[in-house]
Formats: sequence, structure tokens, C-alpha cells
Amino acid sequence: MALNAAHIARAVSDEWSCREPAVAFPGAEGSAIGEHLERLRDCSSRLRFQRNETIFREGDRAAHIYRVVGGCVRLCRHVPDGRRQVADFLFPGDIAGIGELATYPFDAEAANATTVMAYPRDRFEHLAEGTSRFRTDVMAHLAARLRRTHRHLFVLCCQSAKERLASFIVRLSERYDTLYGDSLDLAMGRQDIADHLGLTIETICRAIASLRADGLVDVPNAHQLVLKNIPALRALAEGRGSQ
Amino acid sequence: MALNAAHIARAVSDEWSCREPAVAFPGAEGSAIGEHLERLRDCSSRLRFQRNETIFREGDRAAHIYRVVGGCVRLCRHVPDGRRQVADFLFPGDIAGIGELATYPFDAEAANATTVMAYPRDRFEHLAEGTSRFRTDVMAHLAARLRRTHRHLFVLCCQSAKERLASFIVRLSERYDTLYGDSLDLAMGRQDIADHLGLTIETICRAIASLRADGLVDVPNAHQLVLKNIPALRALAEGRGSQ
DNA sequence: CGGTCCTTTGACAGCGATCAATCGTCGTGG
DNA sequence: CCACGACGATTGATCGCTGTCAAAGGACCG
Repeated sequence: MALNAAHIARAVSDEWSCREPAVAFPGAEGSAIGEHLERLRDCSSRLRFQRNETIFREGDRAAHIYRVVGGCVRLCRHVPDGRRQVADFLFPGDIAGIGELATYPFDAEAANATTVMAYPRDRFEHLAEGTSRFRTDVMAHLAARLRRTHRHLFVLCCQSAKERLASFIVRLSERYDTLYGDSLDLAMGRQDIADHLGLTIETICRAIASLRADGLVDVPNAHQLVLKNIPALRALAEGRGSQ
Repeated sequence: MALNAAHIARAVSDEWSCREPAVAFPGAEGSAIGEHLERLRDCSSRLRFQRNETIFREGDRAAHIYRVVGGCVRLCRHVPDGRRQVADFLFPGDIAGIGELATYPFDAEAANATTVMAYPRDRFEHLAEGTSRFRTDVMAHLAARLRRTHRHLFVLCCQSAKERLASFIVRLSERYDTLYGDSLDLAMGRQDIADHLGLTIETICRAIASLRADGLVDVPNAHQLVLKNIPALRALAEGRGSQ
């Protein structure tokens, strides 16, 4: 059932914004990376984090590759004066730490109760040396992340608050594990969304209220959205506000 | 002399924003990619473009790798309603098209009179298959682009108009080929800068005027800036507005 | 039941967008 | 060589969106 809705969502054609795979950080699905990580199962460890706990920090030596098993992880940067940028969210199946330079470029923090698997990176790289197809997958992973980041760049560069929120909702809904029927899980808090979209928490609330007023969504509670008009949401997200 | 200024600029320590190499798209400098491209010299072609001419389009099959020889290229996306996002600028030595998926993710357009070399991508990939160090360089290239993009993401996510402009100026000044003494070349037009920073052309003008009023820059003409107080510019760019 | 934290809503201010006019530069043609 | 026109840059006036500050509402936990 969940799969159904996701496939429908993915099948909807896009003009330009979705020329990338819907899954951001190819994990078990569609790429060999997950299956190669499986080989490292015996030297991996399973870790649990409470909301707001730190998994790794920006600048740490990138010694591990992490795969999210449950919950939601935010990748973010903290600036001295208190500003924060949430670069991305990771969900079950997503992987962090592949293809990094020497250090992690972000903090990784649990956005809610989270379980991750940690794999030693050197072992992984060693495997990657061997298999040609594997290397190709790693490159594709990086290329996909780059595209995903550029898509987000567009959102921050060109869109209004309401459009940004619609983009965010659409992107979340493209992940089959956050959408159940028309009901969308919001694993992260409003502040996380705000810092991801370059807005304030108040503006997020108002944008949600506005979408509700327009009949595009329902808000049964703070961590759930019901998508009542997905085509209209996609239209907003893609900058064709109704034309 | 130009090299001198650049080295000084690079040597200034950063808290967080410059953990990436100053050169965005490692070309001839520091990476083996340029030297591997050299091997393809005999099957390459030299192309010239006038300002605003298109080099390749978003969605085109990514058949070539381009290296900028002279001028300035903008990588951008056009949205039906007229909005435009300039994702990045390429300068001499920079390379586009490495590690792409099947198609280009942007339009590439000449921001001024530009010369580029085009290399067949399949030949390049074939070379990459062979040498292990080469593959490593390609991965590092992708990782560096990703970091650079994330840095820009932060600018768009968290900074004010003046801070964005300062970030842009600082980033340009870190490239030795755009800085001569304290004089910075602005190869691109105001509209290009605006679309890169997610602002309007009027706001760019006002931000420049404001920096001039603060004594941080001089504006001898529209395509040149004199950096009068680089530390203050860096402070602005990094979000420590004077503290 | 009380407290804490997050969310939501309201009032207001400010930054940047929009609209419009002027200025400056460059290239062209007289 | 100068006049003119086109285009981009600059400045001004005003508007609206989003940020800020404040308070109330709601969920969760002890």
C-alpha cells in the first residue's frame, strides 16, 4: 500500500526538477553499495541515538560510513552566532560518509530517535578498490548527491516560503517510507524544516497554515500531513504556481 | 604579483568555510585530471563563444568534458516563468562534465567572451578505468564540487544580501586568476551575480554601494572591484559581522 | 496535575522586491 | 569626430514578504 502510493508519486512526470532518482543516497535500493556494506556486517556496529544527540561532527576524521536503519538524521552546520543550516535529512536506507574527503563536512544529529549502522570506512574503500562496478556505484552515488544538492540550491535561490515548503513536502513524499496513503510523516521538528529551507519557524508555521487554507493539505497533528492535492503541491514546488 | 596576493588570501585562516580547496573544479592545478586531459589533446577541439551563447544545455547527453581556457562560463537553470538560477561560475582551468550522470544538469553559457576545450567523454572515462590514481582524482573532484556546493548552500540558506555579496567577493578573490593586487575582475554581469546569490540586480547594486560606503571596496567601474579591507570582507562572509 | 518544550498565532518592523527613472558606457552610423 | 541608440548599471520610492518579538495554545512527561 505504501509502495503503491510511492510509485504513483514517482510516476508523475516532471519537467525538470526530478531528473534525478527519487532516493537521495542510494542505499539498499537500486545500487550495489548496500550489498557491499552487507559484506562488512561482521565489523559493523549498531548505534542508537536520542533526538538531538550527535552522531558525528563536522571536521571529525571521516572514519566510518553510516547507514540509517530507523528514524531521521539531519546533516547540519552550526555557525558561531547561532545560525544553523540543515543541509539534508537522512532516512532509513540512506548512507552518509561515502566519498568524503578526510573529514566530515557536517554535523550529523538525530532528528528523532534513530538507529544507525556504522561501518569502518577503510574496509569499505578497500573493497571499492577491487570491484569496478562498485566504483561506478560510488561515483553514481556522489553524482546523485550533487544533483540533489543542486536541486535544493534552486529551492533556496529562487523560491518563496510557500514554494519552498511545497518542494520539501513533495520531496519527502517521493520517499516511500515516509508516505502512507496520503499521509506524510514529518519526522523532524519545525525548526529543523526552517533551518533546511532558510526560513524561520514562524514562517514555516504560516506557510503550513496557508497550504491548509488553500485546501492542499490537512494537519491532523504536528508530525503528520495529509496531502489533499498532490498535483497542486507539485505545481507549486516546480514554480508554475497554477498556470 | 597576482600570485602573491592570491597566496596571501588563501593563507588567511578560516573557521569553517574554507575547509575545501580554493580551486573549485580542480583542473591543471593540483590534480592529475588536467594532465590526463592533456593526453586527449589530439581528439579535442577548441571552441569560442560570445557572451550569452550556449555551450551546452541541461538535459543534453553529457558527451563532452569542457575545460575553460579563457573567459567565464555560468552554469544555470532556466525556469519556465523566467526565473533563473546561476549555480556556479567557471574560470580558466575549471572543468565541467566530469562525473556527470547521463545528461548535463545545467545549461552552460558564456558569461563573457569565452574559449573552451572540449574532450570526448567516453575517451576520458576509458582512461579513468585504467589508472587507479586517476579514479581517485575524479572522486576527489566530485567530493570537492559537493563541498563547494554546500558552502554556497549555506550562503543562500543563512546570509543577508550584504553577507552574500561579501561571500561572493571573497570566493572570487581566492582564485588567483581574478585578483590582481587588490583589484578584482568581475567577468560576469550584475544580473548573473544576482541570480547566483538569489537576489535581484537592484539589491546587488545597493549591496555594492553599501560596501563602498563602509569603505570595504572601491568601484572604479562596473567590472572591477578594489578590495580595501579584505579581513572585514571575510568577516562579513563568515557571518561574524564585526564581533 | 504541573512543568517544559514545541507549535501556533498575532502585531509590527525591516529587508529585499518591484516599479520607474536616470545615468553611464559602448558600439554604430552619420 | 560626434551624435545617437541600445543596453546595463545605478538610484529612488514604495510595497509586500518574511523576520522579530511576544503571547497563547497544545502535547508530552514526570
